[in-house]
Amino acid sequence: MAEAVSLSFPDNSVRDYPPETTGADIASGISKSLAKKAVAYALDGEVRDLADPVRRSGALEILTRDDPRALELIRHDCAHVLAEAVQELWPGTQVTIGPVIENGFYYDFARETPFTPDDLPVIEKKMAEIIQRNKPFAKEVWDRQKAKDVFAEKGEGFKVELVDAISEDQDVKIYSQGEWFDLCRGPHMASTGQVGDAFKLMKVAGAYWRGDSTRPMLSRIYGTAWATKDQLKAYLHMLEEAEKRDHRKLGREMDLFHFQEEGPGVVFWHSKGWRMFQSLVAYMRRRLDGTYEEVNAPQILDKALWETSGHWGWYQENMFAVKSAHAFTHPDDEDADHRVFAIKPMNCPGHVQIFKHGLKSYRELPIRYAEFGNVHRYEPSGALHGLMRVRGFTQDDAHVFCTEDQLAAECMRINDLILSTYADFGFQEITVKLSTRPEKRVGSDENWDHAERIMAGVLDEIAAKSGGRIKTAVNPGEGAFYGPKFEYVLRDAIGRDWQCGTTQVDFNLPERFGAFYIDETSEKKRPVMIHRAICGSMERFLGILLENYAGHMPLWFAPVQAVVATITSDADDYAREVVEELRAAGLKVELDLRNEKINYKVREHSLAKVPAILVCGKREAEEKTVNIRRLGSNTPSSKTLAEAVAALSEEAVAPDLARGMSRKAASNDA
RNA sequence: GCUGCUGUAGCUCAGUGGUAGAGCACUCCCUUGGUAAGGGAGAGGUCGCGAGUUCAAUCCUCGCCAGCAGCACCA
Repeated sequence: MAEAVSLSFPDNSVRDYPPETTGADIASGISKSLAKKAVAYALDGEVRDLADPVRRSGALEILTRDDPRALELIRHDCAHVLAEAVQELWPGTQVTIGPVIENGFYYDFARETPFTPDDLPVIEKKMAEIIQRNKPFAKEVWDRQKAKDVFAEKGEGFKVELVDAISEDQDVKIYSQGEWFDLCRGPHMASTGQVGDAFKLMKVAGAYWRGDSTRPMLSRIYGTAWATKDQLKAYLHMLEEAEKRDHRKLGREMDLFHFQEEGPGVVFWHSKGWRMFQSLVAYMRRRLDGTYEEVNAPQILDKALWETSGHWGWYQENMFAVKSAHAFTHPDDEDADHRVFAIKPMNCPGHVQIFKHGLKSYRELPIRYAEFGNVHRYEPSGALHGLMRVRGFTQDDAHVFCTEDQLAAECMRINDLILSTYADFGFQEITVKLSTRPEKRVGSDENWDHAERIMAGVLDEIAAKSGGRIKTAVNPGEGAFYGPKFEYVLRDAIGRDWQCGTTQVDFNLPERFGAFYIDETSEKKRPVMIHRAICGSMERFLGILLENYAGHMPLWFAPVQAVVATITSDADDYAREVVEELRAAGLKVELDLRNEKINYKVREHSLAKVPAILVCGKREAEEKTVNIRRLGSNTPSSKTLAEAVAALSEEAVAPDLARGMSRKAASNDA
């Protein structure tokens, strides 16, 4: 027979309870008000139903709605309420799964006609009704076969499949809320009333059953739920703010780039956007630091070359191919040139050709070829998304040809470069993921074993070297078709993660192309190849930067660093002089002499996110000063022209150059 | 690619089975104004493309294209 349990509480008190005491019993034993507010309990941190008996000793906490751990319960319960509401409104709709996700939950339904946004308020109303009914959540453990029979009889085929997926050592648990019940592993709160009213259905979407694009598409409803109305409001407000920093919106407002129908997924860079692009390229080029050789390989190459590389076989659905226009318009003309060329989706095969041109000695290794390579990939239409996912983009790509002995050191060297680059753009939270062999792949298992072993070692070293600051993880089966890879994921200012950099070890491509170097004993040896990118795609990286900074680019990166704006035309000549001085100092400056009020000019340039507005009126012209208004501040400051030029040009130095300057200064001092 | 929604002036968006409207932007005129919109006038649209229904289609139907959200895929 079960023995009494001894429980310790957050206030450090310890009490004994008879066997089979439930969380609810304990709560009501403590106080009436706690019993009323309790939604669940945690035993040694594990959250459980209030109605669950406490069967072992440990640290016990009664959770109320305000506990952060209750949030997950609120959301999960809300998903159940949603499912009941939908089935009550539209009987015959099948329920499938409804998990908690970041900031909310969703529930996937199977039905003939998908939901429309108009359905959401109707469902919300029904949900409020169910919450009002305040039915207790009750758990039962069912016999596996009974569960399958019951769901089968209800026409819930997906649930039957889910029951089958529960492993034999697990109970099949059913949670009911009044008449309605669902298969669920729990835990849940005490009753539907505890869900509260701080929830909102957000959107409808299609989603594949079990995330598999070969299986049926279900109708998903996304919702968000919080402990209080204020939290819900804050979340909705946060979403609005995030929308304001959408790079597509900023691109329009700041006149950086556009897209149009004739070019799905390819960017029209306007002058200011292209300036930013060029700043990024210039920065990355400086960081090549003389240790890479920059090269440039052709945009189109014979299909045969891509067959050799394996791309034609493994990557075909993502590739564009071209032939002469004449061959297109005259497919039957035997005299026409019908050769098929692929537009490069990757730079690696080109770089192997450059490596192969001429004999290479072991003395030359590692050879590092860098290219700001413009690649095209035929991305699925639904994947396109502003600058973040395009069909034509520029990679800050490089391929390192080295010996196996050099491999680990090269990976670390790349790691250091990647991390310092991200730091220069203010990204500190980085995760490095090791992606291992995918199902669709080229190369022998021995090669994969080998490469993965080396990379696992490097991953540990990366973590150790950063002193735990860099998080690491493993992504099984997510590697490229030719080799395992490190993915560098950075977190931006509003907490979103972006995969940018990548380091991929490749034993296959050198072999496929028969690349070799001559070793110490005059033998031909196969080099190992490392693919690496830091920004990944320059386009995407710029999109990330725009959103990270909400368009407020740091001075060194801003396409227009300052605007000199006059108050009246009396100051025109002086304003021209100011612009000249700033330009002489290398600053990107524009002049606004328009016949408009200063309010108007300030507003317009502020909306265009110009970092500094230099206002010049009669006073400034007489005193040879400028009045500087920095973006985001409404308290301008007056400086002499010389001071302003010095301050702005110092701030406009790129971080890598600033490092160089401070090193130089330090060595001069010494 | 899949599911749903959307496509009207440079931008944001109204609107109607009888071929269109606002605000901002643009051009011109007045205004020389001290830190987020001074006033007036004017110009600007094959209502995404193609078929169909209809006396008549921007509006209804179908197909295509593109965009948005999610899924799948991914730098």
